[in-house]
Amino acid sequence: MSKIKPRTFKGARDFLPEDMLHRERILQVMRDIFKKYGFDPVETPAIEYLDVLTGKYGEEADRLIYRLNYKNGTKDEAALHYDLTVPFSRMVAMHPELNLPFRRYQMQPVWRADRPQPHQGRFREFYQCDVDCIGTDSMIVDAELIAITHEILSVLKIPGFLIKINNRKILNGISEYIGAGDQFSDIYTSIDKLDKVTWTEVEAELKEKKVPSSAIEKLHSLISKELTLDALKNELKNIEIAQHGIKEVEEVISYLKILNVPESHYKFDVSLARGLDYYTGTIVETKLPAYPHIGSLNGGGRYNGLIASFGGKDTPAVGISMGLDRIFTAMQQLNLIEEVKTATKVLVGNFGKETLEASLKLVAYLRANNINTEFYPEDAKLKKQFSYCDKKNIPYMCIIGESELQENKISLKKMKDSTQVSLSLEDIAAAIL
RNA sequence: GACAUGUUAGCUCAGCUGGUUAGAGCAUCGGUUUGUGGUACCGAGGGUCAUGGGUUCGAGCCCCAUACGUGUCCCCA
Repeated sequence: MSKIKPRTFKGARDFLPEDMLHRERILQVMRDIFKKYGFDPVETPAIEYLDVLTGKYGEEADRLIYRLNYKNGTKDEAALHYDLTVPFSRMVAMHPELNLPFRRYQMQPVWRADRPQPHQGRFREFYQCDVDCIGTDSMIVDAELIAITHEILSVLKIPGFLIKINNRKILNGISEYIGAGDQFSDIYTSIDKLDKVTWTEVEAELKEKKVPSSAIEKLHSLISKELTLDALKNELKNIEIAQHGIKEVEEVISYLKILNVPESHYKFDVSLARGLDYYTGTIVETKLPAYPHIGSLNGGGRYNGLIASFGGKDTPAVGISMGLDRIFTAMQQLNLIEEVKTATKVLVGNFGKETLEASLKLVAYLRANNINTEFYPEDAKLKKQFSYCDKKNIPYMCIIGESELQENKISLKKMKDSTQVSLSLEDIAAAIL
């Protein structure tokens, strides 16, 4: 067999323990908070029929769906899921018996045939951690999802995050107001960039897209004022759809105040657009303004029509997706990741046949006391065993050699400061912190 | 998809205007110590200089092509 150069698929990564221990912790923080807010877990297959996925995300994103080269061109054509929202909506449409309102969380890898940019936290295989609630139009849920975002990022000690809030109805209203007609989405993808480029550049791009200059001017007057919600409300007073959207945002913000989400961490932002086609109301996205190159840490919104598109009942829905890989990338770049190599607390040394039984009994005792314990499996030189323990940053090493066996004691060494004590079995668990 | 930039040991890199047998640090393994790690010293293994072609007496270095990587834009988690 010819040798194959080992490599990972572009945009996909291996994770060694020093990364995985942190990733598992982040997942655990999210899981605990999701449950605390009353959400229960579900899972859907990584693979779906292609037609279940297409036509929901918009033309651009549809091209990024990973199609499997299997039964191509037949009705069995399949693809890897692109996100968790669409498969979840499909699942809901298949389960009309669900007791509404239904709250679920879901944490799984998804795949996108994108150009990876690791520095920005962008990969082809990455974890999404979704929380969604279906079956209610109440803005209380939209606010709760923002509260969840705030709580997770606070527990993870991520500084300076900003949750941007907008509403598709406002965007539709603005489009109507400036008379942009069907160029609405072109305009918004340009405006979405405003936090990175200047208005002049956006203006040039809009002209290139052949947006009428009257529309551009009207848009500029809306954007350049750094409009507050109140000002926007006044400006768009004759646009019914915009008034609906503004009222929803006001409602969400009023609940955020009651839920104690600090105002410094969220902001109404009329330039937030988001590309996915299925959003209908609230849209949110969390960024680190001090690190603009890192993509959004989460994103989401209301998608009231999606479930009905699968033939299910017309069911309102709202959700957000936390990006594990974005959060992890941000934490790495913010130096919030302390170096950890193992979860093991104790290494029990191996001194050969005579002491094997006593050593294994110690191992069993430590494990019975919930202390993560590893036994060195070979009768190697002590130097080698110590070196192994040291390199792996295991905090303690236990030794039972001939002398310890005779005295019925155990030597416990704290690796960090080289202190060593002789203890009996019953005292050993308490001595390990 | 657009633009920029890079590819020399497992990793980070040096390698002069083209000139013998391509180097260093870190990492790995072994030794100095057969019951005690980190430090120090000694030693060992590890390279088709991304691939293919061209120029030249001679190419890691110059030229062309290809592949792959990285960064920014677009879009997103």
